[in-house]
Amino acid sequence: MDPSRHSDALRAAQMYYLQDLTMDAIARELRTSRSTVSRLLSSARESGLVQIQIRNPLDTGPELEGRIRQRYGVDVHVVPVLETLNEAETLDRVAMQAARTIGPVVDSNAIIGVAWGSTLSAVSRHLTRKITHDSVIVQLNGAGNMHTTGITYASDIMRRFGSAYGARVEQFPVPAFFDHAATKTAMWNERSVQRILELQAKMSIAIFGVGSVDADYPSHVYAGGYLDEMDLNILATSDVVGDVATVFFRGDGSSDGIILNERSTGPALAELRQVRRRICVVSGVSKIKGLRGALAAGLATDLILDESTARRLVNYEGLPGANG
Amino acid sequence: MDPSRHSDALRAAQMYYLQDLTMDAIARELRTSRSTVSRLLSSARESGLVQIQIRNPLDTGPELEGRIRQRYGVDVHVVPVLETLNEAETLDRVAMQAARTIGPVVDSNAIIGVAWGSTLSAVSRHLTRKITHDSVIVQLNGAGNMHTTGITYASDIMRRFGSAYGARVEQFPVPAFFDHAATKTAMWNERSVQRILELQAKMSIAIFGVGSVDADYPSHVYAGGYLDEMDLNILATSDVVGDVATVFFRGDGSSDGIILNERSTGPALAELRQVRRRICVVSGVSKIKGLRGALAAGLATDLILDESTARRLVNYEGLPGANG
DNA sequence: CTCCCTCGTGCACGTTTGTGCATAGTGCTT
DNA sequence: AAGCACTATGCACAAACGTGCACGAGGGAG
Repeated sequence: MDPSRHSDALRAAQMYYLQDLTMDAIARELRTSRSTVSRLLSSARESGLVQIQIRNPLDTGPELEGRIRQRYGVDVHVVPVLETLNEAETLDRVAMQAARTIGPVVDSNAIIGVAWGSTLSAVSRHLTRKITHDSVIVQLNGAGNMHTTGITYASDIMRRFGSAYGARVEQFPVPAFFDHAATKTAMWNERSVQRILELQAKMSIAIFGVGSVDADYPSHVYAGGYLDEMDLNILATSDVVGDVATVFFRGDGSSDGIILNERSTGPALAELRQVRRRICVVSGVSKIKGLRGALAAGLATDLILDESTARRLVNYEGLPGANG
Repeated sequence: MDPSRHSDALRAAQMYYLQDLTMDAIARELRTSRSTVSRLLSSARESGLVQIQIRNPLDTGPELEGRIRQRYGVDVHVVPVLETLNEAETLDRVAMQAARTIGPVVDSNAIIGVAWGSTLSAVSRHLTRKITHDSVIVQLNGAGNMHTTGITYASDIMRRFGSAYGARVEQFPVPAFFDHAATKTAMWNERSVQRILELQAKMSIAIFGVGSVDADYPSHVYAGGYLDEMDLNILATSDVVGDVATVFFRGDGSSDGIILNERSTGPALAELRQVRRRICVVSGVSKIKGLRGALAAGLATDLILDESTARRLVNYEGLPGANG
């Protein structure tokens, strides 16, 4: 808005964060009140002018992170959260930290694939602004279901990403699952769809959560009316443990022969693995099964998860039957 | 020291800076007192675990920066400082901001050339720690003078850089100026000296101030007994406007035919220009002449200077005779 | 011209944070 | 085993900070 306000914010931020002056001293230099400086600073943080990041030296990080990193070959960020918090609070804190961890990764000219779901929705609400040029946010999988167009929920997530990074948003206006694989084949030949698929093929960053079949707090995919009873039965009787962007996989990371995937609109796992930076956000121990499958499938390069889940991941690994 | 303290500091930093919890809440989670958390956080900042940086969008930056950037092709950081502050306070604030601006630039495996002088001394006192591996700090020019070995002053600067970045320090144990150019030629063939010169040739970052012949607050070079009266006379009657690392140049950036340089131990300007990142720190309007010469010579890729000097640089450019 | 809306500002208050000091813990020396 | 030096901790107080509220300036709309 006011250009001088922006430049005041910059000056204030420099003086506060780089010169360790108090807000009071800054107020005197800028000839304004201390409260105004306080507000200038918070707007500077909010607008991404000030970036705070935490770099934990990889080699000295806590043991938990080290073990996960080594075992799965992912860059891991364990979010410290008390075990006593409920799932909603945990999700909120994981999401906030995820949002701020993602910030520094995003840059100009990036093509960022974003999935949807309760995890991504929470993340999108905590994004901090960062000015980039010519970035694109592209939706990873459709969000319509059998009963409604169901677009608003997913599109809110996309919109928040877009406005946080000043990026163009490309929605994927298809249902989450087609009823018939043939319809998908037909649609995939449409030019409007191909444009999205081409963008996805050029993604440099992908951000997603995981769905897990046994989550107490079930993913939208399993509860949102996207699948009918027969589909759910098929899932229950197969070895499927979870999904990423509505593409299902088994505990060993394989996905071949899962017929539901032929009707799904998310990127095939092999395609996803082509993306340079693949950020997976997970909150809540109930997602452990899906998470382990996703890691086995090598879907993530970066993993952000809460401490309890991280601990569970380490303790129960190698015990495929354990889940509680 | 205590490994659990470090990991507590990391947890605290994540919760404070990434999750916006209050120190009180963090204290409860870590089962300690709030004051301890406060201290953990300041140690996290101090040890470089938390990095705060300010990125001003290049295109929207204040007009002053834009003009300097465009005119001289350098990446410029104008430090906001009240004009009423005295030189010592200004230097302190410029130095603090310079130190923190340099931080993010330094990385593992870097070879960092460092000059010496009052500016660099101030900068070295404000460096924030950052853990790097296999970095080297190499002294750009000798610091001995005619009367003493004069090593301590320069070596303090070097040592501070070394310990801030966990880097090896390579001193350059020669005088600032040789009495006879022939001595320099001889020394330059010594293997001990050649080792330093080879390091300098491989520098990826160089950090230096500028000397200016008309500075009221004269650089060590001109006042520290490094030059005798005849030398000073030669400088006064030539067109020399300043120096970088005891190598002199004229207002147009040229340095050919300045005989004093044949006895100087700093890197020739052409060599310096080979370095990828050349960070010049300037505080005080009295250095304007030297600064303009250094910019004309293309010695810097990054310039950090106080606001008054920046303004002077813009207003008086194109008026070569003006200096007040 | 007047009304009304919006937005930025300063004030005042309650909250949050930094720090000097006394104390308790830890490891090393004799 | 006792003494010593050093460091981390918690307490309490002062300093610094965030924010609801009321006010006033600017800018359309009627």
